[in-house]
Amino acid sequence: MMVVRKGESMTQATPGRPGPTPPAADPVGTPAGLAPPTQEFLKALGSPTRQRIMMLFAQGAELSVGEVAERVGISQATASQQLTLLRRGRVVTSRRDGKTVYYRADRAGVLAALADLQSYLATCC
Amino acid sequence: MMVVRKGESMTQATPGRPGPTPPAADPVGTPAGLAPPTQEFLKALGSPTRQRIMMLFAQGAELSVGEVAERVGISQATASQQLTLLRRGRVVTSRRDGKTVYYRADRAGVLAALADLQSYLATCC
DNA sequence: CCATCATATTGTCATTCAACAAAATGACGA
DNA sequence: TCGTCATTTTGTTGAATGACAATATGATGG
Repeated sequence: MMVVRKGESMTQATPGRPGPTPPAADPVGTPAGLAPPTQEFLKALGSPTRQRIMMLFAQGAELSVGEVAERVGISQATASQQLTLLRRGRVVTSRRDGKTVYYRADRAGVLAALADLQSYLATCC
Repeated sequence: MMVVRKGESMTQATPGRPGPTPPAADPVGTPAGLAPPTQEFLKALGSPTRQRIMMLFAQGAELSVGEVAERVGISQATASQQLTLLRRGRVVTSRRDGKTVYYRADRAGVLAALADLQSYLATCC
């Protein structure tokens, strides 16, 4: 429930209005939003299943699609799909060894996404 | 029929074996996963519409639900819902002034979520 | 070339989500 | 108290998502 703060009174709000409808020109270095790869990153990590998958990759572990499927308790097809999403979000990378495809955490991709995310948050917050 | 897991003896697969299904006790400070508030944080920022909303709160700007709706180009009801999701993700806070509810970025919440996220990523990557 | 194994893709279904309109809640002011 | 305004909540609908089974692709060994 919302605390009904009453003593505030006066409609004189609208404090730091940075400008009504700032559609103005775009100064150099204005992110304007999140880079698409970072959006994919957020979506990738936003799913509990994919978060669980990521926990398997601790300590640089490298796992095949089948192993991920078994440990997480999902079908092989689902694991492949979710790993594809994680790869699109630059959270994992894949490596092929014969018929087997091994996935592991993509440290560089994660760091890049985090950097972009922090930059975005520094702008909007 | 399920795939019955057989290529166990393969060479470099199955790395350090960090423990198949670690059901064990939870040592102090082991994240084991993402905290629920941080999951909400990721989901909150995973939506393009909500990302656009957040851009309105740059420089500590404080906006009413109606203003957010107008600037983003969504109905007032939708704005209220999306702002609720952002609040659940600790990305914004709300303040009531008379009939109007003002939202602004929740710096502390964002920093906390970022810290937890980094801790999680440090574990799984 | 053919068979087999691991992965990827396709098709389907149930669930969730984003958006809106309409109605309910809550807060002033007359 | 009553009416009005801003917000929230409540349906409802179409799109996106998550999961699976079934099939297709690709690589390796015979």
